[in-house]
Amino acid sequence: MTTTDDPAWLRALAHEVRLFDRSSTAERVADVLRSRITEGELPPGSRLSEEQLVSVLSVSRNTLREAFRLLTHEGLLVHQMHRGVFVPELAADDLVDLYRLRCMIECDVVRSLEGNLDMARLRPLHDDVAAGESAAQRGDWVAVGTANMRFHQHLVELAGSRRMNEVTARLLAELRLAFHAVASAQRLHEPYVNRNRGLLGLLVTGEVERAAKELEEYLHDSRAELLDAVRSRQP
Amino acid sequence: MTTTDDPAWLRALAHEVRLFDRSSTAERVADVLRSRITEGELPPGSRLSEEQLVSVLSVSRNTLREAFRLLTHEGLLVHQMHRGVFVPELAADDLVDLYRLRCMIECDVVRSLEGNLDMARLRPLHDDVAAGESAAQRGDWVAVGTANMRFHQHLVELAGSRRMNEVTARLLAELRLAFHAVASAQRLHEPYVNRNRGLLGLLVTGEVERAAKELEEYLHDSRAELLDAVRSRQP
DNA sequence: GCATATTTGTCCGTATGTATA
DNA sequence: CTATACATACGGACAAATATG
Repeated sequence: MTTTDDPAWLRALAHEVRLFDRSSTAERVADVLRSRITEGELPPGSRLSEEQLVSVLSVSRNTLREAFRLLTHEGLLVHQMHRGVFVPELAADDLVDLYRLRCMIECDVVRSLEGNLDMARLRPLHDDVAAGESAAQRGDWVAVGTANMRFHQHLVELAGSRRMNEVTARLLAELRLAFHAVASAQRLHEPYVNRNRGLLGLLVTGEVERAAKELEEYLHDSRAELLDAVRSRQP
Repeated sequence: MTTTDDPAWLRALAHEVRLFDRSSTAERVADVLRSRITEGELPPGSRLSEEQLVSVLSVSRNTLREAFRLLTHEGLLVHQMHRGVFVPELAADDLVDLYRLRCMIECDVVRSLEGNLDMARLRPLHDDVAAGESAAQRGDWVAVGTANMRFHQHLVELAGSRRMNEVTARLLAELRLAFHAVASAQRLHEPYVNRNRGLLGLLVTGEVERAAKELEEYLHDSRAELLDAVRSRQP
């Protein structure tokens, strides 16, 4: 029995799940759902029906539930007992919390680069900045947002700490949930294309303390922008 | 069919799982296994057999696997594809990584207390120090270790950041895995009873910068002790 | 407030594929 | 290489909680 209502975002799923064959089924399902969530096709607040997804993805309920758990641990789904899983709506509190950790981690990483920074390791950061500039030129503001996120992830990876990378990945994934509350993706992401370029310049010249200060301001401004959007979402 | 080999640590499980009835079955199972791991009854490196645990705990595979996932996310189990779950053995690298995050977080929290610290919120810290001293007097060094961990968890909670609390809980749980590599629990934990008391004193008098510096040394020493033990574990 | 339908939570049995002795 | 043990995944079933009328 096929489902009668078949929203656009559901249609493409079945193929994608079968496309990859690496790792476990649950992880593949999680990959697909993750991209749907971060790209905003599943807006915050929506419930993910087990029955519906099981039939669309052609996986068993147990497998789907394992995928749910994976995403719940990443903060991309919240689980309510006997009610199901939902895409969370970030509150202002959560934003403040997320930025507090981001600032702590990223500034700590930048300051730790003092003295021992191999320029070759900045390669991924250069690429991300370039990708952001290119996307901005063609007006693809979602791609600009993605490039920005990757820039910050790669920045943290300079520290070479596995757990910092993991925590950062989770923070940035959660943060993306708030992006969809902002009306204009351009206004949200455009200013940071140049600021990323500037930040990278300070790293190249080894001015880590100035970079850290700039980063603090950067995150403060970014936070203010998102807070405005989230607060004006619903009174 | 009951299992024929029945190690000591397995025998008490069945009752405990049925004892609590809050929350989901998977979480109860995870609670029981978590205590067994942190208390060292399941030494690092040991494999947790699905079949065996399913029969002992009288839960289904699905439920047990959900519990496994919870603990894997906490860092108390590692999952190898098609091989099962194991209690991880922390490498020296992991210890360095763990302490790097601990130091970053705890020092950041302490410095953030500048100016705005309500003395009443130090209550849990006082209790933990007292518990540590009491346990030390009666020579219960495992309890001293527990009190120390709780002290640091409560310290971080002063920041009021949900995600910092979660990350810290995970870090400390992982850290406990390394404790079992140390021969003498007394040598490992005793020095920090007094140092916790001293740290708390600096917070009471509001000397946050001195407290942060002391904390840095504290963690450095603690790290050195554990690194020695882990490195001399196997040549 | 109550009865019903829907959905989740848990468990079982089995088939298939993978790793290791 | 074969055999065994085990994890992965599926589908069905029933109980329990929630949502709906």
